Amino acid sequence: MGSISKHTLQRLPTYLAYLKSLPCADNACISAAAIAAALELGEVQVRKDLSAVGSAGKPRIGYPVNDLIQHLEYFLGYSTRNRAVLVGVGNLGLALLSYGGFADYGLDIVGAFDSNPALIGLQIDGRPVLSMDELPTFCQRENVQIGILAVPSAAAQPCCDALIAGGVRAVWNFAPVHLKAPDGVLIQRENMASSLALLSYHLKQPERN
Amino acid sequence: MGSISKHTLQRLPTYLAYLKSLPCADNACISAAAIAAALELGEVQVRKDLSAVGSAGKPRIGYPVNDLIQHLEYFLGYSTRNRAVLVGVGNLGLALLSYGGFADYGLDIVGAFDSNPALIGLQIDGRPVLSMDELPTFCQRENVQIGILAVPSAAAQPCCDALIAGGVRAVWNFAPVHLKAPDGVLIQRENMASSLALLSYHLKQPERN
DNA sequence: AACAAATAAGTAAAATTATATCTATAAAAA
DNA sequence: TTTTTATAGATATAATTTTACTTATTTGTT
Ligand SMILES: NC(=O)c1ccc[n+]([C@@H]2O[C@H](COP(=O)([O-])OP(=O)(O)OC[C@H]3O[C@@H](n4cnc5c(N)ncnc54)[C@H](O)[C@@H]3O)[C@@H](O)[C@H]2O)c1
Ligand SMILES: NC(=O)c1ccc[n+]([C@@H]2O[C@H](COP(=O)([O-])OP(=O)(O)OC[C@H]3O[C@@H](n4cnc5c(N)ncnc54)[C@H](O)[C@@H]3O)[C@@H](O)[C@H]2O)c1
Repeated sequence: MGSISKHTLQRLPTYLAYLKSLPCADNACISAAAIAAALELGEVQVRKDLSAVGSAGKPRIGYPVNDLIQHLEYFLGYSTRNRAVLVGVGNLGLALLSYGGFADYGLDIVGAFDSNPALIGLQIDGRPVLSMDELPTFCQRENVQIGILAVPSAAAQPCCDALIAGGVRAVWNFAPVHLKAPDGVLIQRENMASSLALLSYHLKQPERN
Repeated sequence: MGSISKHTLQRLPTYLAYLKSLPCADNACISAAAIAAALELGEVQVRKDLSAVGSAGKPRIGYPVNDLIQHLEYFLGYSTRNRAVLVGVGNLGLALLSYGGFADYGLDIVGAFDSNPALIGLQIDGRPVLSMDELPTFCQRENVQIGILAVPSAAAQPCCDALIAGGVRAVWNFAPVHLKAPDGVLIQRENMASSLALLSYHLKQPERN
């Protein structure tokens, strides 16, 4: 990563979502302490995170909410659109395709792909479901930078390779497998099994945490 | 957490999935180095993680694959069933309900809830969709320990409270909000916005990582 | 059968990274 | 002007990962 730490980066969307949920008086300000209390974080951590995105607060005043939102959105790239394709239009893939919220994060899913002939030719909220053969050329032509993988584990690596062949530089993988990719391509795994492990482990603990 | 670190705990399911994907000769063994290479981790880290679950390997031999799988499954509680309910049978909720894979992780979704009357009374793969009114009593009667939240952000906190009122001790939250819960209740957020932030940030970098 | 070489696990220490505490400074309000 | 309150920077603590080193076991060789 660049200069910002991964953990900080992962917290930023949470700040943003919280700020956006606030009743918005136009010139309202908020203190780092208030943000920290709402999100159950340390207030120093909040300040450090916010200073990393280039926001400065004023003593006794705090941070101007609207400025902060703009800074965060700019830093997270929500204003610059990222074009993505989805591979695997199954249960999960369909949910992701139908989800309107991604647009808020600057993510535009412009097409979907599946190996199942029954699905090919469908339109889902205006996005076409295409054959896997068309994937690399489509990605190149449409200038797609992000691939979203919602295929079974066994199909994940070949699909990932196809995305990379199409010029995709970042892959969001929902399948429970580790994928290999060349340097310069980021594989981000949405690891639900890890989340479940934490839940399950917590339940096994007698009465702690 | 107990004695094991959170990061270690999160890696364990990945080891398990990898080991299970291996062509299984019955008494086969695998070295920490081989696991590390496959998952692109440090080999010492693999050894430390595996020793944390109580597995011991033999020099020159490695770890017996089947034993390791059993150790991991036991440690992660995949053998002891966890009963869960889903709240919010929308796009995402339906995908989660329909997903067969959770059973492998010891998670049994035994019921679903929604505020939309049109959905109440449906059966999805044998699980009933019930009214929100019934949530607390259902959870208590059915001994539900885990709640899965797939409702809109605005509804998340009240739904979470209802789950906790029903005796749920761990909540898996897919809504992009921070939830508050009393001590002893774990809130695990599946933070897709964070994942997207990492992807988006990576794409903004000139040509690094 | 004994011994050396090779391989892999286990342990300890160092370095990195992340978080928390503390002090100083600056701005607003009394 | 003084007091209060909040940020910014420096320092300290804690957690995690990496590096280095030691120990143990098998395999091959004499
Ligand atoms: N559904 C969930 O809630 C959920 C949760 C966690 C993880 N996942 C993971 O997400 C992935 C998808 O899950 P799902 O429930 O949507 O599965 P699914 O079986 O419903 O959908 C998979 C889709 O991928 C398509 N597909 C299969 N092989 C393909 C290939 N080689 N190329 C292109 N498309 C192909 C299938 O036609 C199908 O449409 C799986 O890896 C699963 O483990 C799903
Ligand atoms: N769909 C996705 O791919 C996706 C991805 C990331 C995050 N999310 C998040 O997951 C949540 C659900 O997303 P979705 O796309 O399934 O939304 P959705 O609108 O399709 O489904 C929401 C469901 O919740 C129900 N609901 C609303 N208020 C409720 C209440 N007070 N009590 C009980 N049920 C209630 C609705 O009736 C509906 O069935 C949202 O918070 C969303 O931000 C979804």
